[in-house]
Amino acid sequence: MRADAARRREAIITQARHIFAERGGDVALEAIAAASGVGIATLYRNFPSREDLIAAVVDDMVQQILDAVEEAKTEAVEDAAAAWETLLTRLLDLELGALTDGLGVQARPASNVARGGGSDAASPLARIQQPALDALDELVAVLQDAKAVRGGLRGLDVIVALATITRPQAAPIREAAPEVRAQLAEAYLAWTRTG
Amino acid sequence: MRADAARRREAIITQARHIFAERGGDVALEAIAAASGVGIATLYRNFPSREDLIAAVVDDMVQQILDAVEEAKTEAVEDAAAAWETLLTRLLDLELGALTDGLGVQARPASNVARGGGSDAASPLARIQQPALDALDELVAVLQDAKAVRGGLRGLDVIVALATITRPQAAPIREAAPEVRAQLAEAYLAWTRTG
Amino acid sequence: MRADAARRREAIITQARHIFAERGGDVALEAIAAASGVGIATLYRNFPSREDLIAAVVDDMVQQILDAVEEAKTEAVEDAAAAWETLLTRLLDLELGALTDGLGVQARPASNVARGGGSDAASPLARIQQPALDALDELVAVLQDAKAVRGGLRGLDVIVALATITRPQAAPIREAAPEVRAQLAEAYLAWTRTG
Amino acid sequence: MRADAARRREAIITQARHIFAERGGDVALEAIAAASGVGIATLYRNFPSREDLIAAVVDDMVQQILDAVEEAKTEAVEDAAAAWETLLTRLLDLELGALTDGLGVQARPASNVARGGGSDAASPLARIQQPALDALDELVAVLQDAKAVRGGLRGLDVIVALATITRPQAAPIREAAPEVRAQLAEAYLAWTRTG
DNA sequence: GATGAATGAGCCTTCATTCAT
DNA sequence: GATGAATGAAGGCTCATTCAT
Repeated sequence: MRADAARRREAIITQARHIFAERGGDVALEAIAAASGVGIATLYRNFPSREDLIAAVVDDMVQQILDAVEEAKTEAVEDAAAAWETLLTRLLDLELGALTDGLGVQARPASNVARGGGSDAASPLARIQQPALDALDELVAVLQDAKAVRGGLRGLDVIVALATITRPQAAPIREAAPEVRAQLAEAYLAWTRTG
Repeated sequence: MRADAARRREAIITQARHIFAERGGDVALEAIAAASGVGIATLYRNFPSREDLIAAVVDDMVQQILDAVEEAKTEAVEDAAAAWETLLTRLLDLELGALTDGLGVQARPASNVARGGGSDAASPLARIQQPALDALDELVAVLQDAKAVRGGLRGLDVIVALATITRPQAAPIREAAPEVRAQLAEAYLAWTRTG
Repeated sequence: MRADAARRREAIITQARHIFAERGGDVALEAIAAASGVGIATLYRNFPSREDLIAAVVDDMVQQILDAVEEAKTEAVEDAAAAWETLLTRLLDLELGALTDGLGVQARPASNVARGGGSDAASPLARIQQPALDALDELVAVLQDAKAVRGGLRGLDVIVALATITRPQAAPIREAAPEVRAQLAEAYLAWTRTG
Repeated sequence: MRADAARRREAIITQARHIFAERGGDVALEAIAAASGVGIATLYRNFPSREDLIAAVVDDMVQQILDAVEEAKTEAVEDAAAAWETLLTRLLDLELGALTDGLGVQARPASNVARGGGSDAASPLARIQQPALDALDELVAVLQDAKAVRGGLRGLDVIVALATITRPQAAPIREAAPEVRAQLAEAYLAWTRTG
């Protein structure tokens, strides 16, 4: 039973990321519930509000970012330039853009007040910053020392840039110019190496 | 009152572009009406549906693209590389991203169906294509001959790329990483020149 | 909750017929929802559009027409003239006029278009025709043979005539001349017997 | 100029009756203005509110009823039965049903208050009563004495019955059973003669 | 625990009526 | 006087969220 519930929860998070990535951040939660094979009330049991779901998707993503950064750190010891390219490629595959819409939302102001929490330290954007951005900043610093990455680049810049590039597009645009995403990715990779 | 009305209409189009650029394509039309200093019904008198308003903004933008391309053509005679940079800079200022959401919408589906509706060329995206993309394609070809722009680049790619870069971001993201837009623009310009 | 919902759904249909009969076919759906003791969204969950609600009321009415015709067929074996009078009286009580406004609406135009939409037989009027008008035509034919009903009368004529007679009137008219409905009914009954 | 304005006013009244008869009582006033070839503001100059326009149409109709009654009185001297049939036929042609929707409206409550008028003596329905119903009652009494019309029939009943019969129907119904109006008229005429 | 149903708030759109030229 | 434009109020419909089984 416990395992069942956990699997269900994971399924919802996964479906949510896919659907956000495909249809943008304003999809009806009922669509996510349906795609996950559960009722809307079950989704709400797991994620009491829309923001909680977004936060969970972000957390999931943060973990994957951390994994990628960790791996890149190892690779950087041997070949800094290759490590950077591998990292960006992996981050691009995460479809960070799926959350570009959701990230803007101020998370749970009510709960914050209840907890007496800081002004907006718990926004989804901040949730990425705390664990993942620190690790990323650290890695970038290493690679900058190795001259593999241009100076003056923050980890947050990288995340936002990749999210911008992978942000979901309406179908007609995606279909009319499908190669643009790859072109922008290539351009960004090249740019981060120069300077 | 004719002059008054025309001025009001222009104001609505201008405000619509600004607000689309700031808050995305799904803002309440009432917000645009309020920002334009008119009642909601006045907006509807001028633009019977949301798509009509988007179409008007697109038309306006197309005209500005055409102007920019025209000017770039002149400049290209003297200095192809400078012309390309000037052009991209001007296009970036147009905030093409303001319409990224709107562009996905199929314009006037009812009429399309009435006409028997295959992939009728009247989508907002297509409306840009007809006049502006042709001009842009022509200019790109010239600059490619002059080795100022990489090969294999279509005008449509350029528009979509710039729209992606200038697409409206939720306020927290914009504020947290305000320099990313410029970085992506720089990266893209550099990339289009290589190859 | 299944049983609850079904009862609620029935209540909405019943209230809708009453309110259509009293206030015409263009009442606010919110009024029907309120009279049924539910919120507007509950009405919409059960009947996704105004036409779906009308269709449900029509279906309900068709069933009652079929019942009345069935009973009249039995009675006709013994006394054709009495059967006809009983039938008309029962049909008058159904307040067919409640749907005169709604019947004019083309049901689900979108789907019709999607299907390629000629004069697709799914209009509310046609929905009455298929089951109920056939039964009524059959009965009328029998009674015509028995000389209880005049020749040249179609079941559809009867339905439309009774709907015209029982059509909702604005309160001042209803109150100023309340006996007119009965007079018209009497006149129509007499007329259908002559000829 | 005066003649021009008067003609315009007449045109509006005539168009209003036709459009009410065809499309029911809830048409947009702008449609009537357009059909009359004037701007909406001109319609409002002539008829300060929707009810004023309805009242004008009613007044026009009352005059025609009076004319018909007057003529019937003359004919009744020679042949009471023929006079009655002629009268009903003429009244049917007036399309009294065009105003069935409008008649229910309480006319100008504000003005009534201003004039200190009786409770609702100025309702459109009452406006028919005062001049036309009196004349009609008088004629009916004469014909009843001549045994040409059944007893117990008020002029108001006749007007409401004919309005019910000639009330505008939605196009699909009208087209599906176009003969019903004539059938009901025939039935009503026959019924008024028996008794 | 899981589910489907219920709800209210919000945006879109139309129309009677008023205003400025 | 005649006109087109402006407006607010009202109804249609959707969706995040809550409730009862």
